[in-house]
Amino acid sequence: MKEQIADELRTAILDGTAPAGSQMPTEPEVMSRYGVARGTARDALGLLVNEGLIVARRPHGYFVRDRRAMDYRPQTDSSVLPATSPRDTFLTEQADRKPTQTIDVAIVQPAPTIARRLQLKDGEAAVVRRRIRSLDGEPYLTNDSYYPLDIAQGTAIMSPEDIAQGANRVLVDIGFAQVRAVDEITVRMPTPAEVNRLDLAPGTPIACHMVTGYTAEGRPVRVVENLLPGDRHVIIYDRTMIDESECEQP
Amino acid sequence: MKEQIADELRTAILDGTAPAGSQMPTEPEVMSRYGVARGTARDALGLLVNEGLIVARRPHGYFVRDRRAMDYRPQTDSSVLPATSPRDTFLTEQADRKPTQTIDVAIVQPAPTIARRLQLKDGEAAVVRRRIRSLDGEPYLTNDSYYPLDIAQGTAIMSPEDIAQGANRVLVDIGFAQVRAVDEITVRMPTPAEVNRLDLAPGTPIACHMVTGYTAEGRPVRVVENLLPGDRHVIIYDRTMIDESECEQP
DNA sequence: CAGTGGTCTAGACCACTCT
DNA sequence: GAGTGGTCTAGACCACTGT
Repeated sequence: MKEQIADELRTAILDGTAPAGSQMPTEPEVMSRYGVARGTARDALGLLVNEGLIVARRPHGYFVRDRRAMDYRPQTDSSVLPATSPRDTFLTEQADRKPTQTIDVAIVQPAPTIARRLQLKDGEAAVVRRRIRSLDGEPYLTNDSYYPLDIAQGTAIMSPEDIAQGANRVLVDIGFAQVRAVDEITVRMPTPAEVNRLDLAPGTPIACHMVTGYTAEGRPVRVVENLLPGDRHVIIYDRTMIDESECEQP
Repeated sequence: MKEQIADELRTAILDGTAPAGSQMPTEPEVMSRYGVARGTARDALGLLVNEGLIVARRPHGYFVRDRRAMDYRPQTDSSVLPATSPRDTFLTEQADRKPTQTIDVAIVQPAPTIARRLQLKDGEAAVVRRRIRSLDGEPYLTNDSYYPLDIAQGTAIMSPEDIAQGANRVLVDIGFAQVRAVDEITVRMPTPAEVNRLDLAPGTPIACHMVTGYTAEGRPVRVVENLLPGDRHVIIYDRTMIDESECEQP
């Protein structure tokens, strides 16, 4: 039964009958319309919540979420040049939204996923610059950069302010220029801590974009962990084609 | 209460106390251990299911899922060359797993997301080659390629068999060589149809990787929609660095 | 105040699978 | 047969918000 209810509502959402922002039936309405108990009505609506299709806005009811991330946004002609790296683009036009960011710096024992990429020995510490970027107060990206403590110690990296020329410039100046980077993009559900930090609605997955930078000697000197809410980003990559079969098998 | 129960179990999973494959308490065990009703015990475990951390295997119980997608896999030295496109890598070593694929071809009215990219007029049809790729019978990727009907009509693209030289070769031969492609990667929860097709566990998000190919004249002649289960893929991108600040802001 | 969703209880029946 | 999770019912109290 709950599947049947969810199917009907989901169809209305996906075929446009219930556009983004429109209201779903309330729980009591579902109960009487389908003759089910409240638990069942909640289960049905809960399915759609976990699929990221609707959101509960108490005490108003359930509403269809905006899923612009799945819509097509044509490329401008100025972006025909092949990109040298993926580009994450925020969906809403940034022109009329006020960008802000918070930065804090700490010395930490990084999580294993970070420590392995930095090739830290057991218990070795790292410096992390944690950033949250927001548009009109809504977080749209966290950007945490980790550096081995012995490298970052005493540099501008340790100061919790924006580094005008970029942290990579600082690394160059102290002899740790990066010549290679490995990007890894994974997709998963957020932890509760990440839900808090990014103010995520239930049913919102995230992309985790890790960049590991290496010096010419092959030493990893920097790991960047970007967390991108799935409902607020499209990663775009524009390229001219070298081998005509390269997009056959991704 | 359910949050408290979920917190304890989640901590055990994330800090390694409960490794992948280990069993979680059953619902009756949670009830007696925390003195709650069954509904609350289910709600607590359900949170972890929706976070993709555990999976219910009836009639055995709940078990910790394998989250290898988040683990580091070092790059081999042979991959130091800059990539010209993102690479999706399947996690498990493919050497000892048998790859299979199913193909079917159909003439359809594609979904709006596809039709817009192909610049189809209202009601115009397209040819779709739908592929499911599996390893040892477990689907790990769907790969659907859409072509305007007037282009694909009567070519090898219409035949539901593997095209040895690749479909792009066919397009070249009939005068529709692609010179540019736009990749778009979005992250979202799957629809029930996608859950079926990819045999996804609850709480598994997917990456949708769309590639739109254009001819020199700027006509889109092909749209590829790859669906990648979040628990079975890491997208890796290895590059030499041109601008030292380019990975600062993703 | 009324109405919303969030949480919790206490029961019930079911399909399934392993022993 | 025993035990598992999946589903559903019928009730209760709560915090919050808008009128």
